[in-house]
Amino acid sequence: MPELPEVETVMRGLSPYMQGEVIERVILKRKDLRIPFPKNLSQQLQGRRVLNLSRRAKYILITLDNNVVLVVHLGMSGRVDVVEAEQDFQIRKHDHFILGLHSGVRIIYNDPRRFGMIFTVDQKAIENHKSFAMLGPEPLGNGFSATYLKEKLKGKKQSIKQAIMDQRVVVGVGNIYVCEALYESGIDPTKKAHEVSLKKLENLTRSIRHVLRKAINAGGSTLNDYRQADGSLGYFQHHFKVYDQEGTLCPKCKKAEYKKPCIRRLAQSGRSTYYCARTQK
DNA sequence: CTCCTGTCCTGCCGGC
DNA sequence: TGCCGGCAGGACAGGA
Repeated sequence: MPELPEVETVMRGLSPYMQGEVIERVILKRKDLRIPFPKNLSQQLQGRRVLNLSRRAKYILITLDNNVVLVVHLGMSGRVDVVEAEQDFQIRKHDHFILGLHSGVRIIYNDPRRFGMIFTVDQKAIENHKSFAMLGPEPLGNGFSATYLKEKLKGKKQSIKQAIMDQRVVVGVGNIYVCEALYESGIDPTKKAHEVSLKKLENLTRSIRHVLRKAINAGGSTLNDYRQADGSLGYFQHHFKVYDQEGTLCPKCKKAEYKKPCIRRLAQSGRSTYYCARTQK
């Protein structure tokens, strides 16, 4: 589920609970998620103070006072719950990893499908770690532009949709937001990446930034509402213009007073693509 | 190299 | 009601 906006929202939500706190207890309910937990994970974390939280691509980075970075990836179904000191707490199904903080707060990683990852990396070596070395630029950062994309996509015969989801091209954009950004910028998702004009790539980069920023803003407010209910971070419902809207009328066509449902679904490399058959060329 | 397919795992939803 | 197939937002290995 989580793409950049969800990961960013979870990271921001965790920050006030974790920053400056000492990790007193580490509970591992199994020995792996998608990959094994590091053998000495508990020893690396126990007694350490959290310096800060940040995000790179879809990874949450928790930097500790021993030069270790705890890396958390939510995979498809990962979520993080915060249980306050005075709240009841019992381990539920699919709770795999729990941090007990000095404040009494518990941080709980829950992941039914276990496609997520939790590992540690030396802070100084993080750029060389295999999960990070090949990553493209952050879409909301300075390294991401139409000219960058044009160069990067040169000679790429795969579809523009698949190219944008490739984390080596640009990070953080998954199946949902690529559909939304291609829709907003009016680009056919099946178009070959190298055939998309610079002009269209300008629109696309703008749309990618726009849909991600909008989702982050929505996540922030939804998160507050949701947290009051049960302390969950990471699962919140956005409204999408085309994603999961097969057979309905998209906002552009609605505005143009077209009546015929325009949103279609197709499979690209086994993933669903939603798009407007009338406006995306 | 690039590109595509299959795979990890559980839950849920729709159809029969 | 129960069973079954298909599908799910990520990342990576392996093969063509």
